[in-house]
Amino acid sequence: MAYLEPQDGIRLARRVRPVRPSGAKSDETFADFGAKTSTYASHDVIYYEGDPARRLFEVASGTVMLFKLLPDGRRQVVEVLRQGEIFGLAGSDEYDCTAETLTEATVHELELRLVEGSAEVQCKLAKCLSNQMRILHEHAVLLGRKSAVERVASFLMYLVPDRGGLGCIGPDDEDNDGYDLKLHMTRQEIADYLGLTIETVSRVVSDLKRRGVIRIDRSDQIHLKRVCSLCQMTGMH
Amino acid sequence: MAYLEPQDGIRLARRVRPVRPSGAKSDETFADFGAKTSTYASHDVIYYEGDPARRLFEVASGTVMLFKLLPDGRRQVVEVLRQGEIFGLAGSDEYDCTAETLTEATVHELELRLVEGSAEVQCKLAKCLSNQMRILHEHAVLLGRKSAVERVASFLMYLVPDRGGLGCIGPDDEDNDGYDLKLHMTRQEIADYLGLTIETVSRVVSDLKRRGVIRIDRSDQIHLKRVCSLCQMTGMH
DNA sequence: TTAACCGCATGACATAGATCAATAAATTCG
DNA sequence: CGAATTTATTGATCTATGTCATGCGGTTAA
Repeated sequence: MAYLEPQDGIRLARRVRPVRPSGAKSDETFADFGAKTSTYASHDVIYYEGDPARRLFEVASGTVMLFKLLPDGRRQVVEVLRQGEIFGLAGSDEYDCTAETLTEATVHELELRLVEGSAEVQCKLAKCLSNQMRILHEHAVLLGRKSAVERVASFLMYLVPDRGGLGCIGPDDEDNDGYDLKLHMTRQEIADYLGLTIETVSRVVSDLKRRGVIRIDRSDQIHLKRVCSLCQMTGMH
Repeated sequence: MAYLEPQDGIRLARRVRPVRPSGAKSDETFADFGAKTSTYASHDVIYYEGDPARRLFEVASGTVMLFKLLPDGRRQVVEVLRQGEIFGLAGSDEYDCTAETLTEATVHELELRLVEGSAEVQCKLAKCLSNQMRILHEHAVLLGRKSAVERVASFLMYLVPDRGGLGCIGPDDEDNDGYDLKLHMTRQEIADYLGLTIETVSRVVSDLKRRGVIRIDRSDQIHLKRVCSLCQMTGMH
C-alpha cells in the first residue's frame, strides 16, 4: 500500500504528497485550465452510463460515486471520489458508469476537446488516473478475496487519514486510539460498494459495536473506539 | 438483493458500443520513446509488489498479469494485460502489485524519469489508463455482483473479439456460432482472477461442457460451441 | 515400465452470506 | 405534533460456494 515518500523523484507525480487514498492532489485544478464549475445537490446524477462522453470532471468538494448496473438491477459502486479526484474518462465515447453525488458537491467540468490539446491537463490526468488505479486494484482484492468483516473494516479504515497502510503511524496516544467519522453513504450504498447486501453490512456494523470496536452515534456517524483493533480486522495484517 | 428498478429514477444504462477490452492501441509504442525491450519466459516475475517503482512497462507481445497477495496467502489477480496495455504506475514510489508473465512475453520498459518529460508519453498514458480503468470497473462488477457461472462466462466472452458488448455483431453464421480459444492461464490463475476457488472454476467449466455450450480440447484450449448462449450467461443480458 | 509429480476433476460436507420476513428507528410531511 | 415514509436492524432460513479429501490423466524421469 505503498505510501508516497516525497523523496526519490517520483517523476510522474512530481509532488505527490503523502496524501491518503483520496489521490494525488496537485496544486492545479481543472479550474486553472478553463473548466466551468457546477454545484450539485446530494444524490444528483451528473451523467448516466451510456451518455455521450463530452466532459471530464474533477471533484472540487463533496463526494461523488460511480456505479454500474446489471440489467436485472444489481448495482456495483465502482469508485467513491473525493476532492481532487477525476472522473468521466472511459477510453470510449460514452461514459462507462453513472456518476451520482453522495453529498452536496462542486465539480470542475472541462470539455474533452480542451483536454486533448493541453499537455498540462494530460499530465495531471496521468497522475490522477494512476492513483485511482491503485485504489481500484486494492478494491479488487477486497471484492474478490475479503470476508464481510474484512470489507467493512477496510472501508472504515479507508476513511481514517494516515492510518491503515504499511506506513501507518499507529495511534497518537496508546490509550486513546479513537476517531470520529461521517459516512456520507447509506447502508445500501456501502453494501453496493463492498459487494454485500444491506443486511450483511448492518449485521457486521452491529457486531463491531457489540465487540466494542466502534460506537454508533447516528447511522451515518460512527466513532471508531479502537482504530488499531479495527485495522487488524482488515485482512491486511 | 434490493434491486433498483428503472422507475426508481435510475435509467438503465444504455449500451456501450463494442469497444474491445484490449485497450486503446495507439500507433506509437514506448519503443518510439526510447524504451528498451526485454523478453521474459512464461511465469517470470517482472517486479514484485513493494519494489521501488523505476520503470513503466508496455506489453509488446504475450500476456502479463498483475496480482496482489494478502498476508495469509490469498491472491487476487487484478489485471490481465495484453499487447498495447501498460503497467507499473501506481501513483506511488513503489509498485502496488506483482507483475508476472502468463506466457512468454516481450515488454517495452521506459525509465520513469523519461516519462515525466514527455508530453507525448503522458498523452499515450492517459489514453491507456482510462481504457484500463474501464476494464477495472467492469471487473469490479464481476467480482462484487456476479455469480460463479456469470464470472466464468464473462471471462470466456472477454477472450472472443468483437462479441459480448451490446453492440455485439452476433454470429457470422446463425447455425455455426463457434469460436476456438487458448486460455494461457491455469485454473488457479483463472480462479484468482475471478475471485473464486479452483474447484468452483473447474465445476463451472465442466457444467458448461455438460450443457453443450463449450467443448474442452485440452484443459487450456476450449472451443466455444455457442457463443451467443455463453453470452447470455454473463449476467449482462 | 514404473514411479513421482502436477494440474485438474469430482464427491461429500460445512458455512458465510444471501434471502425472506418482521420490527424498529429515523426522517419527512401534512 | 403525529402519520407516513424511508432506512436500518434483527431473526429464521436457504443456498451458492468454499473446504476437505480422493482419484484421474498427462508428463517427466529413471
